[in-house]
Amino acid sequence: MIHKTLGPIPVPTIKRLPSYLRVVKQYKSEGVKWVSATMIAEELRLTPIQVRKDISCTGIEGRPKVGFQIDDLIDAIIYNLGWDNTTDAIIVGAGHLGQALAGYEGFDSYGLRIIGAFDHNKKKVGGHIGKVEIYHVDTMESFVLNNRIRLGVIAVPAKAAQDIATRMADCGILGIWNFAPRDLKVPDGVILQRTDLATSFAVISAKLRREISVGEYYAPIIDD
Amino acid sequence: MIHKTLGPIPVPTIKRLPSYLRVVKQYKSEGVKWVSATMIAEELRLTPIQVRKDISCTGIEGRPKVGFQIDDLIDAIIYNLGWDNTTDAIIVGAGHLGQALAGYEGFDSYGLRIIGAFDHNKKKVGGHIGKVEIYHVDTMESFVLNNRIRLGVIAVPAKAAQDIATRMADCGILGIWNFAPRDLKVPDGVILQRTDLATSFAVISAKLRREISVGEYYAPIIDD
DNA sequence: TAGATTGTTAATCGATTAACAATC
DNA sequence: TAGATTGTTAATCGATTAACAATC
Repeated sequence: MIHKTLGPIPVPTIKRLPSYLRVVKQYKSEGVKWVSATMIAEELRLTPIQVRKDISCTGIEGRPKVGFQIDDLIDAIIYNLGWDNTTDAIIVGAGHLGQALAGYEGFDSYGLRIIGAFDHNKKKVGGHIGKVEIYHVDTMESFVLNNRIRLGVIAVPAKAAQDIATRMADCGILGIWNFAPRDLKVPDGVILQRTDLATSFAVISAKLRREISVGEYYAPIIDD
Repeated sequence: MIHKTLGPIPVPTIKRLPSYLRVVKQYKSEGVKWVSATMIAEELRLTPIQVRKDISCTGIEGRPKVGFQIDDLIDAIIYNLGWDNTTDAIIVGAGHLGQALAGYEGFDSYGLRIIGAFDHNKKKVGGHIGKVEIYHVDTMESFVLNNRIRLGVIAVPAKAAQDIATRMADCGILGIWNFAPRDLKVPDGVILQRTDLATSFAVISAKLRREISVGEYYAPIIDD
């Protein structure tokens, strides 16, 4: 399939695409051939207008009255998310969270393959998380070079995170996905993505505490 | 300390407050008594204007030239995040992710205390994650009622998530923090917060794939 | 004092939402 | 056909950013 290249897709749209993909895949498994923005919107409690606009960002064309061909839509979303090619990644930190992430089978469907785990605890070195072997963190750089790793996942304690991030950037890693509760400094050009439990909890905590501004501006799907 | 009540704080501001809190606490540990918006902004690579505006949402008053008294600022942030009172919570799903979350000590500093874990696997029932005991999921409702639980964390597989969410809402839980890769439907009035690994990964994946719109509109700290 | 910083009001920016013609 | 849906352009909304007087 040839994908029409439009301008860059806004981040809020990117964030909704995985949900669309899940819903559409579910329909496909039920034998549905055509999906409309209305159907997706109802399932996710969004407006059809927003779904339509988001889908238009993927460069796909629909047909009035019937919607979008389901296989084309799936392809277009996967392509725009960059999930059509497998990304090999490493994870540093083999504690509870590291184990949860390295062993998470769901990553397969995102094209994310964690092929090495690293820890500074020599007792863990040589062990496995699922099928992923644990190496000593001092061998991270050579592993990255030998396997042309572009993505690194950080799951170490907060105080160790900046050092690992710097080392990742220094050996050529282009994207860093940080789970440590710390804001990291990385060189320009290195893509940094946080998944900060404190931030997520802050929103629900503040909402429980008292009503905070939610409005309709931020759709429910943006919650994280 | 008396906290001035202003209007509801915008979600983007709420999301930045935990980072401010971390930075300011770090300064406090170094003996700093006054903190300016400029200092926080430089540390987090944000603009001083944004930090100042965010801080003003907390209702605290600063002093020109010197900034904000550090203890007052810490108090005000904690208060507005709702982290000044401990929230007792349960977690359902004692797999890798559930174990990582239930055993995560960092929650203490957010005022989050997980006091019970639930799983449908009878082999796990009776065991512990850290200090948290694992109960059978069928006892969840009575536990919630007996302990006046308001917050539930979902860490079960995608296909089980909706059922757990419905059960949580039915027994009076007010806030649901969902880690399952599934969009949930909950009754009006129940607060839903997602932490969806697919969504987080989508952003970094799409950025790695090709340049996407980042701009300066979304500050780096919003990355998750 | 001079200069840095606060606090507030206005301008800007971009995502969301509305409107509506085109179409199958 | 009638009606639902797409695709696009314009309006709205609210967060970000700029501007600037007040202040210690």
